[in-house]
Order: sequence, then structure tokens, then C-alpha cells
Amino acid sequence: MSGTNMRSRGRPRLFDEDAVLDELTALFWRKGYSQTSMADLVDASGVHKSSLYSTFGTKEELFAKILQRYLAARMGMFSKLVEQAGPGIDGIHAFLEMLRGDLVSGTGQWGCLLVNSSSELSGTAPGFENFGVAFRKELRERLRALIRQAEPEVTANNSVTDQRTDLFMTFMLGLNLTVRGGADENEIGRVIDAMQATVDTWR
Amino acid sequence: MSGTNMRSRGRPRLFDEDAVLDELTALFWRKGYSQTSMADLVDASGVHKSSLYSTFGTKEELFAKILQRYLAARMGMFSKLVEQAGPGIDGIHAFLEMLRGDLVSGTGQWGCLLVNSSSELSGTAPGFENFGVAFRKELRERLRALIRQAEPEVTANNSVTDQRTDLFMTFMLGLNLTVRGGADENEIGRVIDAMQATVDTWR
DNA sequence: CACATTAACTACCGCTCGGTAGTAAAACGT
DNA sequence: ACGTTTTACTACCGAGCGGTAGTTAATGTG
Repeated sequence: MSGTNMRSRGRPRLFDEDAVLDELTALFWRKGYSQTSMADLVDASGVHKSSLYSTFGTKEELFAKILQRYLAARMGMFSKLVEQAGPGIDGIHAFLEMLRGDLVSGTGQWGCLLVNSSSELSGTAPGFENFGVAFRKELRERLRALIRQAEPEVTANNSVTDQRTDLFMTFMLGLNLTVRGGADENEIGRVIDAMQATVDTWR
Repeated sequence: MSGTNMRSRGRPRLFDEDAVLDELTALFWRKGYSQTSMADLVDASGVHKSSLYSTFGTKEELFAKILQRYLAARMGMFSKLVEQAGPGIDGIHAFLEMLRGDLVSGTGQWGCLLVNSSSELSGTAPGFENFGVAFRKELRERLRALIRQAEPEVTANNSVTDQRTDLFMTFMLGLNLTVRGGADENEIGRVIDAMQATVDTWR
């Protein structure tokens, strides 16, 4: 975004930094942090090891960079989803429908990189534990706003909204594990249906 | 259970096999499979490496043994919980209360070993993926029966029960991640409260 | 055409990993 | 006492790990 092509002197890169980061992200996403070796990253990207180090730093630094990048993109995606979803219960339904579409195909099938990483590294973490705190907080606030909108003004109640938000967050975490566990489209569908049925009781 | 002390000849073990397995289980539980090295296992148990290998086989075989042992114990625990919980919505509430107690202190705070392992190894798995399929199926059936009991006979509906069971399973998965993510007692409490509120709508 | 600068590439390092051979020690039956 | 069996313990292996020094190849600038 800022001065990407203000290269001054010296030999230019033979690879596209963003494209490489995309590939490395996919690898970490699929295999997890500790199960992905530098050799794997080299093979996947075609970039030599020293170039990876000189460009992105150590494996830990690289992963931190990738996680940041991922979180930024994901938050943008969620924002768009929430935005497109519109207000009310129908909005939540629409949100879940989009989630369904994302989970059964493409990027969503490996779960959420942040959730996976947190789970994997929470027992031994160097500092990744609290990495996604801000992200989680922001996501929770947006979801809460969406849920709040859906409640009739008369019966609106903060603690109820909080509970529903907690349930929704927990549901999404569980869904992440379900998907990553290799659930097929039908199973994912049933789980989302179940949540939609629950959301309907919020009318 | 079968012939544990029919030792015939040779030097007797200096360590208690079950006690050691308990310690190793705790270690795998907390740190995950790939983050736990053989050296860690040696340090934690006080048993020399070769003795571990001669007694339990390779790391993979040891982990398989530990996972089996864990699943057996856990299923027994869940059975007792469901049994003590009693029938109806109140039973589900009681079940969630017991879950709450287990999660905030003692063994439950590292989540479920099976769930953790599945998540960790699903991207690179040797054969652990389907290891817990039977367990999950059985747990699901017991939960389903509990939920089914809670429904008024008149309105009982198979697909509704299935949906609720799916939701409950997903909820427990999410709760696992929440706990493992380092949530404090309050947060865990709120999430369980949220589920209990949902269960109340099933009356 | 030098020269400085940056990147690509080769070769290597120390360390930890999971796993094993070989030996010493403690129990048994005869 | 003796051989047998089983375990405890030491020492080690090859492989893979994350990470780096040093050289060669491109580029822009003077």
C-alpha cells in the first residue's frame, strides 16, 4: 500500500512478495505452524531459503507477518459479509448462508488460521496466544451489533444480547473444528441449519 | 484388568505403568502431540528413553495407546455425567453444570485431548484422523438420547432432535477451544449460561 | 565502465528429533 | 550356584530442523 515500487537500487526480486505470502499462508493454514518446515515453505514457494530469510526474517517472524496479513484480510471479509447481510434476523441468516458457502469450498475448508494456531500453540506459545485478542474483540463487537439489531427494541436486554453473542462465537469456533475435522457438506449444512433454528428463537 | 501381576521371570519394572501413562497423557494433553518430544516425556516420567520404547513402542504407538486410554476414561466419565444428570431439560442443565465444574479446574482446562489432537493432526495426519470417529459417534448418541428425553412427546421430531444434537456437539467443540484459548472462569460461565438459555427454549 | 547495492544461490553449521544397539543389573526357575 | 529372562542405563545414529556465512548475478548511479 505504501511505496511498493519505490525500489531504488540493486537487483530486483524475481518473485512477487504478495503472491509468495499467499502460498505460504495456504501452507501454514493447512498444515499448522509446527508441522510446516522451512523446507516445505521453500518447496511451495519456489523461493530459496536464504531469500525467504532475508525477506521475511525467521520462521516465527514470517508466521507473525502472515497471521497479521491473514487477520486483516479476514476482518475485511467479515465486515463485507456483515454489511451485505443487512439488519435483523434475516441478516444473521444471510451471514450464516455466506459462511456456509465459504466453508464447503475454497479457503474456508481449513478452518480459521487464527483459531487453529491458537489451539496449536496455546500450550507452548512464545507469544502467539494473545495475538488475536484484538481481532476476536472486534469480531465479537460486530457480531454483537448484528445480533442486537435483530432484537425487538422493546425486549432488548444487554445481558441477553451478550449471551447470544457468546453462543454465536462459541458456535463459530465449534464450526471451525467441525470443518477442520473433515466434515462433509451435509454435516456442515446440518450444523448451520441448527444454528439458524436457534437464531429464529431470537425473534 | 487382565493378568496385570502374572509376571513370570526377569527383572521387575521400577515404575508403575499406569502412573507413567497418566503423566505422559497430561503432557500430551497440555502441549499437543508434535510439540511434545521424547525428551520431554523422559523428563516428565523419570523413565529412561529406552524403557519407554521397550514398554510402549514408538512415539506414535505410545500416543495411540494414550489416546485409547483417554477415550475410554472420558467416555466412562461422560456416561456417569449423563447418568447422574437425570432426564429432561433439568438433566441437560445438570450436565452443563458438571461440565462447568470440570472446565474451570483440574483436567478439563486443557480441553479435550481428542479434539486437540484431531485439530492439530488433521492437516498432516498419519491415521489419527479417524481415531475418534467411534467415540464421537457414541458421545453423539448419548447426547441425542438426553436431548430426546427432554422433548415433550407430542412435539418430538427426529430432525429437530438431530439439529439440536448437532448444535450441542458444535457448542461443546467451541467450548473446548474457548477453554484452551485461556478463557477465565467468568467467560466460561457466560458461554455455558448462553447454552443453558438456548436449551430452555427447547421446553 | 566501474561501483555500490540488492537479490539469488550454494554450502554449511549446531542442534534436536525419533529411534536403536549393546551392556549392566535385578529378578526368576532349576 | 547357574543360566535365563526381563528391565535399566549408556552411548550413539542418521535425518531433519531452523538459521547463516559467503559467493555469484543483476540492477541502478556516477
